[in-house]
Amino acid sequence: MSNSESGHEKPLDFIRQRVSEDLLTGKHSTPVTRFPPEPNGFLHIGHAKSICLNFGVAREYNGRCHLRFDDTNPSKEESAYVQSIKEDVKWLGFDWGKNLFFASDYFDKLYEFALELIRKEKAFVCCLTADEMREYRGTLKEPGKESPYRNRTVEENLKLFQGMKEGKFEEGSHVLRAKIDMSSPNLNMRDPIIYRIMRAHHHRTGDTWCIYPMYDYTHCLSDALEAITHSLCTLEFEDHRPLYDWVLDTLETPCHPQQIEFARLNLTYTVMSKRKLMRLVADGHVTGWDDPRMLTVSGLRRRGYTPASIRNFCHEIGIGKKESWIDMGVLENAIRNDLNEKAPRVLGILDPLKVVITNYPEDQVEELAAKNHPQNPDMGVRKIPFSREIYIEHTDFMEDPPKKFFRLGIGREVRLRYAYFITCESIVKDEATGEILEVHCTYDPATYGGNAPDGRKVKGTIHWVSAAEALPCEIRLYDRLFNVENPDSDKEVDFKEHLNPDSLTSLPNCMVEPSLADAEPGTCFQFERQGYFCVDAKDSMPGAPVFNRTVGLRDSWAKVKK
RNA sequence: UGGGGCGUAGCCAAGCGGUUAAGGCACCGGGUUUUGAUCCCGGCAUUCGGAGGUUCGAGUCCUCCCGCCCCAGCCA
Repeated sequence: MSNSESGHEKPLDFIRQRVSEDLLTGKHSTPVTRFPPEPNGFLHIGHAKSICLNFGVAREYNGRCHLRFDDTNPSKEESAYVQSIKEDVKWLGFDWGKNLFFASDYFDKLYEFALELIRKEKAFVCCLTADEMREYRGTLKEPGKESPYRNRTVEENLKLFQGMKEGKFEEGSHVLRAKIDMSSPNLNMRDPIIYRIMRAHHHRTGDTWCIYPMYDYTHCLSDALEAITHSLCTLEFEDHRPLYDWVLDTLETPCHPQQIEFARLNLTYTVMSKRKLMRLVADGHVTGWDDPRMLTVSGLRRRGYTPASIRNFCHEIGIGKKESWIDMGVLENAIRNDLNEKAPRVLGILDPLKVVITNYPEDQVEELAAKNHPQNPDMGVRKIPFSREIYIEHTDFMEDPPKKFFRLGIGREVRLRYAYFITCESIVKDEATGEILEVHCTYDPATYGGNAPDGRKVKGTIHWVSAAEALPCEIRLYDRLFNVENPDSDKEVDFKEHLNPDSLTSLPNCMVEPSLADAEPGTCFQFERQGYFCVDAKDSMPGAPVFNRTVGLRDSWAKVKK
C-alpha cells in the first residue's frame, strides 16, 4: 500500500507502523481515528498535519476517521467556528461521512460516568478555592496534600454533585475531582478536576447544563464511546496518558483506545499558536483570519495554496516525536511543485514600462499563439494581442546593464515571448527625475513567433502585454510575516517585534493579458517568469481584478545579482 | 536531589545488531530550454549528542554523562 499521493514509497512513520501491527496481530480489524478540534478558532497548518494524519491513516487502512468537536468549554466556543472547521476539513479533501460528533453529545453519559466514579469512591466533590487548590497541589518537586473534602461519603458526594448540576452553588465554589494520588510525581494524577461549574451558554446544549466536564475526563470517554482505536494527539499530552488510562480502567467502558503522541508542527518565519494568531488579527497586523499571510487554512486557501499541496507538504514532513522546525521553504516548495503542473501560464506585468516598437505599423494588432503550458500540450493554446505599444517589466530593462544581464538594454536584442525579437534603440527620460518613461525599439518581422530564421540566438526572453488591450489590475505581493526564523524564541522580545514590515506590497497599476478578464475568484495562474498568482476570492471584482501572489518562481538571477 | 519525552548533515527524515549511513528540502557544479522557471545528470555525514562497555561486528544493546522540549488552568 502506498501512503503517498505521488506514488513514491515512503517508509511508514511510527504511528502507521503501530496501526499496521495492530491490524496484523488482530487487535483491531479496522482502525478508527478522530480529529478533535475545539471550536474556538480557525484551523491552521498545524491542524492540517493532524487532519492529514488522522484521515490519512483511516483512508490508507480502510478505516474511518471521526470529526469530533471538543466543545466542553462554552465560555470560549462558538458555532461559527464549527462551520469554518467543517469547511476547512472538507476543502483539504477529507470526508467524515456520517461520523460527525460533539463531546457535548455525551454530556448525559459523562454525567452518569461521574456518578459511577463517585459510587466507586473514585471521585469526590471538593470545596477548596482555586487558590487553595493550587497550594494543595504541591509543586513539581514536592508532593501535594490531600483535600480536606477528600473523604466525604458516597452519599454526600452524590448529593453535592447533584446540587452542582442543579445550579445550587456558585461558580468556583465546588468541583468534582478524581480521587487518585496527591503524591504522584505526575501532576495530572494529583486528584484532577473533572467537572467544574460554569454558568455559560453552550453553543449546542444552551443552558441545560451549568457544570461542564474537563478535557482529560471527556476526551478519553468520548474516544471510548466512539470506539476509537488510535487516539492521536500532540506531545504535550504525553503526561496526560496515565490519566486517560486511569479513567478508562476505572470505569466500565466499551473499549480502551490507545493514545499515541506525535510532535506538533513548527514552521520557520511564522507563529502557530491560536493565541498569537488571534493577536495578529486583533491588533490589526493582518486583515483577518483569512489574510493570505496567515498560515490558517483559510489564509492559505486565499493565498492560492491548493489542498493537494498542503497534503503533499504534510506527507513530506512526516510524523515523529522530535520537536522540529520545518523550513518555510518546504511549504513554498510544495505549492510550487503542485502549481507548476496545474497552473496555466499567462503574461502579466507587475511594474509596467512602456515600449514603443517604432517600425511596427500603427493600428495593427496581431493575435499570437501562446502555450498554456509548455510541458503539457493538453492544456492548449490561446491567442494574445500584440501591437506597436506594449508594456514590459521595469526590471527587465537596464540602461547600463552588467554583462550577465540577459534582458533589454540599449543596443541589445531580446525575444518577446511568443512574439518577435526586438532591439532597443533609445529611451525617453523624465528630465527632472531621470526616470525612464519609454523605451524605443525596433522589431524584426522575420522573427514572428519568436524564432529567427537565420538561426541567430538571443540570450533573454521577456514577457510583455499589449498596451491597448492589457487589463489593468491590482496585484498583492505577499512575503513571510516575520523576518526572523523563530519569532518566539526570544523570551525578552515580543514576537510582534519581528513582524516583517514588507509582508504585503500592493501594486495598484499592474497590467495583465486580456484573457484574464473572466478569471474566476480563487483560480491560480503562473505569470511567466514571475510566480504563481490567484484571483483574490474577496476583493477581486469583475472589471477590477485583484491577484494575490501565492509564491514566486525560483529565481537564480536574484542570486547572481548579489 | 520530581515526572514525562527527544537527540542521525544547514533543515526535515529513513535506519528495528551484519553489504559503501535511504530519501526530500537547501546548497554547489554541469546539460536541455522561446519562463534566468520546469526538467535531467552529478556532488554534498569515514559518521549517528559525548564517554565508556557488551559483541567477530553497534547509529542500532548496556552504563554513565551532556543538551533541548513539556508538566504546578476550575483551558484544550
